[in-house]
Amino acid sequence: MTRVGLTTDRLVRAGADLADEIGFEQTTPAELARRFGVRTASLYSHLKNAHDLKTRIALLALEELADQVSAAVAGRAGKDALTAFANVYRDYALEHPGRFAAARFRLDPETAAAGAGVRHARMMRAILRGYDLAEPHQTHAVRLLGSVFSGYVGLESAGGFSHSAPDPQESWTAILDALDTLLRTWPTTA
Amino acid sequence: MTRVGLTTDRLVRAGADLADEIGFEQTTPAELARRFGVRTASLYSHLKNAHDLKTRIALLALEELADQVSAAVAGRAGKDALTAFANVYRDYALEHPGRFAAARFRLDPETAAAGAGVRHARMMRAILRGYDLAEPHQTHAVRLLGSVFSGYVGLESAGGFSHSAPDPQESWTAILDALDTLLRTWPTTA
DNA sequence: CAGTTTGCCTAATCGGAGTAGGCAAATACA
DNA sequence: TGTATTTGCCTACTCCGATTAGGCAAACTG
Repeated sequence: MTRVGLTTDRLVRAGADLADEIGFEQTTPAELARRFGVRTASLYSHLKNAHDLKTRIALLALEELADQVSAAVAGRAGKDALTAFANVYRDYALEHPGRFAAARFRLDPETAAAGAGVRHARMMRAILRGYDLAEPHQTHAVRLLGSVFSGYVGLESAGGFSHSAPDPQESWTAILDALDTLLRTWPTTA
Repeated sequence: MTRVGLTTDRLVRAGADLADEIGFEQTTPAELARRFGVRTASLYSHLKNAHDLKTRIALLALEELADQVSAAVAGRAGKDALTAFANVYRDYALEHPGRFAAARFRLDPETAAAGAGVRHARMMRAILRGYDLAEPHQTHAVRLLGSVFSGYVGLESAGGFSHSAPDPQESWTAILDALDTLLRTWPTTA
């Protein structure tokens, strides 16, 4: 009985892969143990419980996504930065559906505050620097962008746009154009 | 042992209430049976299985939401209609978090096609009649609006805007203004 | 009011989550 | 290098939810 070499880290990374393959909901200690060829009970020295596993996968996904966004946005500004951010976000979701679902897993406030969610918010604001929006408009715009990205990608990966023309890619491009226009002419008087 | 009078319909409605109280994820046959004071096994003559329960709650929620949107939008046009649609959607989600989560439950294509999702799409397009957008711009706009509504409300009810000024209501109003502006000046060349 | 339907039951299996305690492999250390 | 300690994974268990099979009695049907 050679040891498999489980660590919290390996389990979480394998869990993220598993989520991409079979779905985040289905990513359970039992399934993960099966993947490693060990008994379920063996995971519990590395993970507190099933919720802990999901939380850790969520934090991993948020971190990965923040890294990719950060890299894509570096050195860009204005619409260029907006598009880069949006595309990384969408591509990540399409390539890693399980991780993306994990990133939307509801974390308790302290965990969320300690995770990479904060980086996401900061990067979003960085993008808006190119659009000259004063508060509170900037916050409104941050929330709008967050909603559109999360909403569009959520609907798309849930199959909301399948079986209907035009291609989701086309709408995505058009929507980014529209958002750019909107941010440049944001109605500050309302 | 008097009979409780279970029916599929009563179970589904109670399941929807249960979802609002304890969350859609936690809405299980076992919990529902407890609520009715019967054994879990007794549900299985009215429901196929746990997935069937969730599907039915989802369809109920979609129907309710479509009814409310339909009533609110009737007789309105343009920004008025847009705001009415959006507010009904958001209010429903905030008042009925479990039902709203159910409405986002992934249905298999045939079930979805038979459900009220189609009404939602039709109503969204009806609203856009006030904005004079030709295809494919109309579809892009439908997708944008769907993304914003679903995204904003999803983030808000997931606690994404808590502990941060300004009030989500304020952002919501500002975003609806911005969307109205955007729809009236949609970039058709891009 | 007999006969049939059927609603809810008991009893059972299966599988996942989680805990307690054991044994052996890896490591530390002389 | 041999011994002591740590610790990784195991067995064995409990608890609970999902689901099926079959029974009994309440409620309809005539």
